[in-house]
Amino acid sequence: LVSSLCSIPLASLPPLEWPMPNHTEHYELHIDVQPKPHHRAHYETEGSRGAVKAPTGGHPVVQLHGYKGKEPLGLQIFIGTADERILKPHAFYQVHRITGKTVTTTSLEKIVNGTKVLEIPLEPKNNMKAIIDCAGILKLRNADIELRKGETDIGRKNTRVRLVFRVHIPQPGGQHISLQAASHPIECSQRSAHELPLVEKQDMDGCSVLGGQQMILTGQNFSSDSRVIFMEKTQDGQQIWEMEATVDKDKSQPNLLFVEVPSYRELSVCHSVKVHFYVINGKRKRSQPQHFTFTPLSVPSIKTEPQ
Amino acid sequence: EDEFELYRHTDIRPPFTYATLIRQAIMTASERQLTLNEIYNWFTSTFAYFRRNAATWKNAVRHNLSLHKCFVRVENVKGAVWTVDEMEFQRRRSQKLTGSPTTMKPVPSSRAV
DNA sequence: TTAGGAAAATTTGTTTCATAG
DNA sequence: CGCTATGAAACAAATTTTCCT
Repeated sequence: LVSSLCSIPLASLPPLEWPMPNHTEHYELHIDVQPKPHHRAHYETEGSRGAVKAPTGGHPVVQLHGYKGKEPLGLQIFIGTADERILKPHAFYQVHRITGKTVTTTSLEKIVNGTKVLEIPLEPKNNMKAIIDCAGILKLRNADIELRKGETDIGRKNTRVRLVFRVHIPQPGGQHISLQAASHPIECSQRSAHELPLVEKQDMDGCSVLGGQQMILTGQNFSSDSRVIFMEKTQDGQQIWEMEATVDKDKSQPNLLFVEVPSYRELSVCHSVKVHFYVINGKRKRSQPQHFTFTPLSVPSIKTEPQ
Repeated sequence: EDEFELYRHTDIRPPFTYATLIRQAIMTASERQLTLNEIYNWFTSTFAYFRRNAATWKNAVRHNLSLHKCFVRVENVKGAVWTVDEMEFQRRRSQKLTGSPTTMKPVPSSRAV
C-alpha cells in the first residue's frame, strides 16, 4: 500500500543539506497553507504536543503542480533551520510522526540519516495535494547535540525551524527532478513564542530617505515598552548605522505598532539602500530583522515618484 | 594558528594567561566573534589540558570575559557574542612592558611604617 | 494524546574575596 | 608594596528542561 513510495533508493537521493529549487520549468512544489508561526516542540521526556497546525486551525497544505504522471509520489518532510544561512537539517529538532487515531488521514514512514524524514503520499487522485497533519516537532537537548563532534551550531536561542518538503519526480531517462519547498519560520520555544515580538506584516516596504512617514506593523507580543530600531550592515556583517524610530505608544496594541520611520543617515545617496529594522521588548527580546528600503530623494531620470 | 599543536594532545597547561587564550580564540574565528559556548569548545579542542576540570576553567573564562574591558559583549539576533577590543587589549600588554619595576620607580623614600 | 503553565535546572554574566608570584 | 593572574563562590538574570494538572 505505502511501500511503493520508497521505490527510489535512499542512497541515490541528494543530501538533505543540498540547496534545491522549489520549481522548474514544468513543475512547482508549493505550500498552499503555511504552518502557524508558533509551535511548541516537545522533549523526549514529554508526551507529544501534536501536529503542526495552520493559523486557521487546520493543517499546512502542500501541492505539486505540473505533474502529469499516474503514479503517486512520496512527499518527504523534515525539520530545517530558519536562520540567515542556507537551509539545512536542524540539529536540535526532529520531525515527530504523529500516529493520530482518526485525526491523521495520511500514511507515512520514517527514515534516518542523522535527521528523521517523514514520507507521505502525493496522489494524482488528490491533485497531488497533501494535508500535513502528521508532523509534530521533537526538541533534542542542547547539551546532547553540542557535544557531538563536528557539530558547530549552538542550541541556545536557536529555536526557530522550518518545515521542509521534498519530492523526487521520475524522468524518462531514469533520473529524477528534485524539488524542495520550505515553510515560513516556526518558533518552537514556549518562552520565545510567548515573549519575543513577531512582525507579521508591515504597512510599507520602504520610503524616501527623509522618512517621517508612519508605518504600521502587524504582529504579536508587542508591548508598551516595545521599541523599533533601524540599522544598516555592510556585506561582511559590520553594523554601520543604528537609529531608534519613535513609536506611537498611545495607538499601539499587543498586535499593532505605529512607527514613525526615521530619516536615513545620508540624505544625498543616489541609489536606494536596503536596511533592516526590528522590534525589541526590554533588553534582549528582539524580533527577527525585517527588510526596509530607503529610496533617494532625486532619482536621476528613471521614473517620477508619485506625489 | 597551529602554534598550539603541542598542547592539543599533551596534557600540560599552556603557558598563556586566560585573557591571551580567549583573545586568541575570538580572533581566530572567521567573524572575530564567538559565543561563550564556542569559546569553551575552542579551549577543549585546542588544549588537552582543558578537557579536564571543566567547572574550574570555564568559571575562569567567564570571570575573565567580564573582568577585562578588552572583551566586549555584543548582542545580535541570536544570543550574544564576545568580541575583542584590540586597542584595549594592546593597552594592557604595553603597560606590562613599560611598567617594569626598575625602569620607572621614582626612588621611593625609605620610611618606616 | 494534546495543551498550558510553571517549577526546577542550567547557562551565562557580574562581582567579591583570597592568595601566590 | 602594589599589581596581575587564578580560583572559588555568591548572586542575578536569561533560557532550557522537566513536571504537573
